[in-house]
Amino acid sequence: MTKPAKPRRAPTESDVAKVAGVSQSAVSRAFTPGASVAEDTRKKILKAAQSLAYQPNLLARSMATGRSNIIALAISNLENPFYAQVVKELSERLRETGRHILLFTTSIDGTADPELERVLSYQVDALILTATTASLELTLQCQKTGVPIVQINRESKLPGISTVRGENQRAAEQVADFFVAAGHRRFAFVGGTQGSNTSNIRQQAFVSHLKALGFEDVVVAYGNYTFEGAAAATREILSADVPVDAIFCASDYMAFAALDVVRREFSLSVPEDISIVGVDDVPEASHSAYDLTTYSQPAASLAEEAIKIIDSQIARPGRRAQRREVRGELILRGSTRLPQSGILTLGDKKIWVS
Amino acid sequence: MTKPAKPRRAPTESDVAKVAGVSQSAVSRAFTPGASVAEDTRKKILKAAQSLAYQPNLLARSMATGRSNIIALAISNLENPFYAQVVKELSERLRETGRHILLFTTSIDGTADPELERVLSYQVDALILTATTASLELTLQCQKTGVPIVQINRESKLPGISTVRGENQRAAEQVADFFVAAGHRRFAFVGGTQGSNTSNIRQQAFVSHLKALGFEDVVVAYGNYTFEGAAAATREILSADVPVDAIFCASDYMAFAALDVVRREFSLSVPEDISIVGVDDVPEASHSAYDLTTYSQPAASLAEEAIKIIDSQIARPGRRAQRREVRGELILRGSTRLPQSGILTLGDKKIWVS
DNA sequence: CGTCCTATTGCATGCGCATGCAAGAATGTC
DNA sequence: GACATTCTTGCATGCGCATGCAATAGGACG
Repeated sequence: MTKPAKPRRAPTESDVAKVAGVSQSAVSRAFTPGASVAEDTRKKILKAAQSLAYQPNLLARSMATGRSNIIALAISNLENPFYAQVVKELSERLRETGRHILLFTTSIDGTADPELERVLSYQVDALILTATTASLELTLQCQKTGVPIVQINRESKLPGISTVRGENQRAAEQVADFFVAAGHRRFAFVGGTQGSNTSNIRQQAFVSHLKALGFEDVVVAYGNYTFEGAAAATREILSADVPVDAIFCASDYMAFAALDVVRREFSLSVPEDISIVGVDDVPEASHSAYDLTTYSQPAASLAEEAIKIIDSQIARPGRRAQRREVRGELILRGSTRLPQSGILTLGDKKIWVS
Repeated sequence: MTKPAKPRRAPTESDVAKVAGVSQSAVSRAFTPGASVAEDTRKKILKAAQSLAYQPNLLARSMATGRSNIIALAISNLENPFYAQVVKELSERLRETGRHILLFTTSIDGTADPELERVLSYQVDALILTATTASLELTLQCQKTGVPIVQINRESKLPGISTVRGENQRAAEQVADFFVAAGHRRFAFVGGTQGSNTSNIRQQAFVSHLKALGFEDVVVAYGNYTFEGAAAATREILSADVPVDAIFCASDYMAFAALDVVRREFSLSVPEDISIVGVDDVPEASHSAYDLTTYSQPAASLAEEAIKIIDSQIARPGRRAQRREVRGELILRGSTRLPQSGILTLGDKKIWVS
């Protein structure tokens, strides 16, 4: 019964105009909010459009207006549920203003895909890079053409690139404080990619804060933000001479890998033998299988701020890049020991353990 | 130092033409594979283009050619890592042929978003629906305009819609066989949404196959393909009078929720007290925290087949819809008991337990 | 050297829509 | 009722690129 209907051309404004007995421009105006059309004609036109199942050709509109309502989204790490969540939030929020996402997946190692440099061919209104860093070429091109770029969770030394991120420094320091308060003595850090400044900032803050507290050597390994990589990093850490009893991972996703390795391969108990903390607070972190203590990084807020920045840049082109930090908090779960007793101060939060 | 460069217009073919001393059409041809241009002029043009950092305007090209190289991808369940994986596979494969994804996230309950009906405005070359079902209107419109639709993991009664899916029936039957062989007696099924025929097929095959094996009542509850929903469904199942000892979940993601509830809220041991099986074989299923037995559904193959169908439909418009099934297999892990002894036949695979 | 063929190039046009401009219609004012 | 003012509407044009067609150039051949 599948009748292979001959692909008819989609109806255009001219078709609608003919049916409604008006000019093409009248039809255009009928679909342009705020344009000057008499209520009667508008109704007539809409009816005609309805009868033809007319849909405006958004590409043609983009050509004419110079605005595509397409936002390019480049993402490197979709398998990490955190970023899947970010994508979802972005998509839903952008839709509210009639915009859509042109998706680019890039390799995880952070070097911007050359493919990405062709993104401007699509005349996108803005660029959101999630867990990726823009190349210099791309940045220059965007600057030249006035297309705003905002990076989520990746800083950039390049001017003109806006940034939204979680509280990297504060997160690392609080985790360090918490570890120390709980009586841990040997620390490790599982970083993302070496090129990721997000990871680097966390690492540096973690290490130097611990140093300030009197703990010198922190074992560091890199998990490349992948599950397998983090598993390998954890093995490396646990195989070292120093017996580590607290691991801070630069993402929940990597912390899951650490938990797996610690439990299965090294038969250690969490949190009795070793505590593990992640960053992000993905939904899975609260699942009892992981029950991971983590410093949260609300995806919804990241998405929201990113879009706010874009909108402000679109509204006032040439505006300087913005950097925003989204608040998170340390969420205590079962993957960490608690301090034996006393009051633990974590930022503006006090935890009383007795 | 952020110099707010005045947004210059991006260079066009005419600009390039002027620099190269040729006509605009020559430039166009230089960028059209197979067009008639002398090698010398082409080089001259490419050089000029390079010097201007010229990028073809893909929207204009789409207007002129009637082909946008944009594929619309609608997805309802990005938080499920399985679909995140599908998206990634699709994205990477499409990129190889210079196409990109326009992303639509839809609500999870399966009713096609009305928003989706506007997708054709973008003149997309095809539509891929993942874990969503196309509405009648959308289907008709696509048929009329000759835009192919392929649904991944969701059947459709509507003609003209192609489908790619895993082995739903076979999966359910093998799981049933396996459960019975392992000595289970009381079965439950955690479905997705009631409207999802994928889930329905699995349910029906599971129930009727068990019936054929002599087991009449299977407890059924719906988890809506969400984690929380599946957790609630599991609670419902475990709170019923019949003590269930084997649960088949319509997705790994829901199986994770079931595992959590079973272990934490009901303090049952897996697989000693109860066995749990999922479908998909997402990466997480192999993590030791879950170690989930599951029937696999290779995301890469689903993506590949979907694209093949699209390409064939684009090549020969009006071709009838296709339905393809991608092979999977039962992957045994720690969330299920094994049969006490004997040889277990699962499809073409034999497992010898002694 | 003339003729014919082919490879290359430019011209003109169209894709579907938005929009400045001017003409015409409708309304208001005195 | 004459005129000014505000609304509507259509016309013409352009957005950037692809492409049919005609014109030209360059060879090949006899």
